[in-house]
Amino acid sequence: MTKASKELVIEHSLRLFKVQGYHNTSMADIGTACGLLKGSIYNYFSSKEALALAVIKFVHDYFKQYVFAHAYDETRSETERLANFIQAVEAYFTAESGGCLMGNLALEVGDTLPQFATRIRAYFDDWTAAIAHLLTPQYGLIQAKQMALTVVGNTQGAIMMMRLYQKPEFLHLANQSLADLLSQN
Amino acid sequence: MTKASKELVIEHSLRLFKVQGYHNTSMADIGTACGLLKGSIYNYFSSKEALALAVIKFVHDYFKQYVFAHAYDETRSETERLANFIQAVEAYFTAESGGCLMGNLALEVGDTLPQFATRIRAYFDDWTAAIAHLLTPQYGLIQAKQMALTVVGNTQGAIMMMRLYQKPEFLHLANQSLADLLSQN
Amino acid sequence: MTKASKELVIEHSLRLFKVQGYHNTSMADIGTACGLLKGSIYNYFSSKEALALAVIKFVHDYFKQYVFAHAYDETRSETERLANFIQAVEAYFTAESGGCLMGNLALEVGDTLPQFATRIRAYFDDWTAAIAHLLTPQYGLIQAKQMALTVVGNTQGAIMMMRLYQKPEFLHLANQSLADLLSQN
Amino acid sequence: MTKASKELVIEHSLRLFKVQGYHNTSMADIGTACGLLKGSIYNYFSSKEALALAVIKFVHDYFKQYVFAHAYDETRSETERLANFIQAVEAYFTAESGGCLMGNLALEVGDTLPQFATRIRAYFDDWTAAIAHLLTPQYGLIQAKQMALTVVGNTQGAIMMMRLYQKPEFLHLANQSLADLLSQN
DNA sequence: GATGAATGAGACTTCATTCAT
DNA sequence: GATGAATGAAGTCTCATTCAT
Repeated sequence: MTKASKELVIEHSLRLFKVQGYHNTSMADIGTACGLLKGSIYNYFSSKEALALAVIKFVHDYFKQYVFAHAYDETRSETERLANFIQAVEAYFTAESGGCLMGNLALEVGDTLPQFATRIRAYFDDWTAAIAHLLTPQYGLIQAKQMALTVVGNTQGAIMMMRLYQKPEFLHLANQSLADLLSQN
Repeated sequence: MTKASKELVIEHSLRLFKVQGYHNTSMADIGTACGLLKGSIYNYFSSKEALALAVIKFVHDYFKQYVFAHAYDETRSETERLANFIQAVEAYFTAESGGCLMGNLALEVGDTLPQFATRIRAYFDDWTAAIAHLLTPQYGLIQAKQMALTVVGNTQGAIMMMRLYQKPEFLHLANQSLADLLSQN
Repeated sequence: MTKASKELVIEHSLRLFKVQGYHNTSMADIGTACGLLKGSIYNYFSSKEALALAVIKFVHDYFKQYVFAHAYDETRSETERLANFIQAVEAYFTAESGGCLMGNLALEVGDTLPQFATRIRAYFDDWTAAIAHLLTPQYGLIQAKQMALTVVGNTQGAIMMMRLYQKPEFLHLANQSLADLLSQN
Repeated sequence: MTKASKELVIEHSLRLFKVQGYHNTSMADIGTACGLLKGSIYNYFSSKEALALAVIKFVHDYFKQYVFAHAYDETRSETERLANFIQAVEAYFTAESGGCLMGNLALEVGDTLPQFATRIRAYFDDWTAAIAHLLTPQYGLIQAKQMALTVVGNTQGAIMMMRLYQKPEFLHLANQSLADLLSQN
C-alpha cells in the first residue's frame, strides 16, 4: 500500500497541478483529492517541491515508456513507428483535460524554479530526440534534430490552443503535419 | 501623473506576471517594483484581479496598435505587411524576457479564472484574424483562417521553447515558416 | 454651505452608524453617502471619533428640543404633555429604521469607548428626567424617578424588539404602558 | 481535548464579542485570549462568522438547558418555575459583564448580517415561549404570548440600562415586575 | 473646500510545514 | 501511516488618517 499510496498522491497532484497550476494548488487541495489530510502527505514527500518533482518524473517516465518508446520500436517500420508515436501523443492529451503538465509548468515556474526547468527541458529533450530519431534516416541528423525541435514547439502550441479553445482539432492538425514529414517520400 | 502612475503599475505588473506568474506575484511584489506599499495599489485598482485584467487589456491594446495593425496597413503590399508584422512580433518577444503574458496566463489560470480565459481568447482571435487577413488573397478565407490558427499555435509553441531553452532562434524559425507562406508564389 | 455640509455629514453618519454600527461604518462609506471622498470629511471633523461625538450631540440636541421639551411645556396639562411626548418618541423611531443610535452605541461600544458612554448616559439621564418630571406630581419625586428609569429601559427594549422583528407594535405597546401611568387616576 | 479546545475558543469569543462587540474583536484578540495564534483558530472554525454563529448557538443552547428549561419543569408549581426562571436569568446576567450577547449583536449587526438576526430571533422566540408557557394558565394563550414579548423587551432594556449605568438593580426590578404577574392572583 | 494618492497598521484568511499522539 | 492541532509567514484587502495640489 505504501507504493500504491505514493502513486495515488502523485496522480492526484498531477491532475491538480495541470488544471489549477502549481502555486494555485495547495497541499490541502491534494490531501482532499486523495482522501487525506494535508499533513499526511508529508509521510510520502518531504515538501511540496519534492512532490512536484516526483510528479514531473512520473510524467517523464510515463512518456519514455509509453510514448517515446514507439520511436525506437525496432519491430516496426519508420512510418509505423511514427504513426504509433503520434497516436500515443494524441491519446494522452485528449484523454484528460488541463493540457500538458510540462508545458504548463514551463510557463508558470520556468523562470522562478530552475530545478523544475531543468527537468522539463530533459523531458522536452527526450521528446525531441525521439522525433529526431524518426526523421534522421530521411533528413539527416542535423536537419532532423532541428525539425524535431520545431515539431515539439508546434505540438505544445497546439496543446495550448486546444486547451484555450476547448477544441481537440488543434493537436490533430499538428500531428498530421508531423505525419506528413515522413509520408512525403 | 494619475495616468502615468496607473500605467506604471500596469507595466511593472506585466513584467512580474509574465516572469513570475500570476499567483506567484504578490501585491507586495508589485508595490515594491513601483516604489509603493502594497495597500497603495488599491488606489488604482480595486483588486489584484482587476489589475491583471487591466494588464491583459494593456497588452491586447498594444498588439492591436503596434503589431496586428501591420496586417491591415493598406499603404503596403501584402508581402511587406507580413514582413512588418513578423518583425513586430519578433521584436516584441525578443526585447523582454518571460515569453508571452497571454500564453503564460492561458496555461496558468485558463481553467481556473474564466474571466481571464475569455480575454486571452479575444487576443488570440485578433492575432489569428490579422494573419488570416494576410493569407486570404492567396489561400481563400476558409483555408487562411485555418492556417492562421495553426500559425498562432506554432508561434506560441516557439515562444515557449525559446523561453525554456533561452534561445531566440525558435521564434525566428517559426516566423520564417510564416513568411514562406506568402513568398512561395 | 459650511454649516450645511457639516450637518449633512452628521445626518448621513447618523443613519449609517445606526444601521451598520460604528465599527462597521468606514469613513469611505460616509464619504460615499455624502458625495464626498473619505479624505474630505476631515475638513469638517478631525477624526472618526470626533464625528461620532458630533452625531451623538446632534441626536441629543434634537431630543432636547423636539422630544424632551414636551415634558416641560407649561402651556399644556400633564396628560397632554405626556401624550405629546409619547407621540414625538413614537414618530421619531417609526420614521427611520435602525432603531435608536444611542441604544445601539451603548451596546456596541459602551464598554470600550468611555467617551461615548458618558454622553449616552447624559442622553438617557435627560430622557429619564423628562419622564420623571411628568410623573412627579402624581407619584412623588423618588418614585417618579425610579419609574422613569424603568420606562426608559422598557422603551429601549421595545425599540430593540421592534427592530429585530420589524414590527412597530412593540414601541406602541410600551408607550401605552407609559400613558397608562398618568391616565390611571 | 478537541471538544475542550473548541469550547474554549467559543467561551473566550463569547466574552470578547459581548464586551467589545463583533466587529471590534479581531481573530488576533481571540487567539491571544486562548493562547493561540490567530491562524490557529481556523483549525476549529472556518471563518470569523462561523465562529460567531457557534457562539450564538452555544448561548442559545445554554439558555435552553439552564434557563428556559425551568419554565417547563413539571416537578414544580408555576410560581416556583417562574421564580427559578427569574433566578437563573438574574444569576446569568449578573455573573458576567457585557450584558446580553444576543441583544448586543441584535443592535450591532442585526441589519447587516441576516444570518445572525435569524438566530437571535430564534433565541428570543424561545425566551418568549418559555415565559408565555408560564403565563398561559392565568392569562390565556393569546394574552400570555403578548405579555411575554413585552417582558422579554423589558428585560433586554433593563440589561442595557444595567450595563450602561453599571447598576444591577435594573434587571432585578424588571424581574420583580415579571414575578408580580403571577403573584397577583 | 475637495481631491487623489500615500501611508502603516491591521483586518481576515491561507499556506507549507512540523509534531505529538 | 494518519491525524488534529499548532505555527509563523505571507496573502489580499480595508481602514483612519495625512497632505500636496
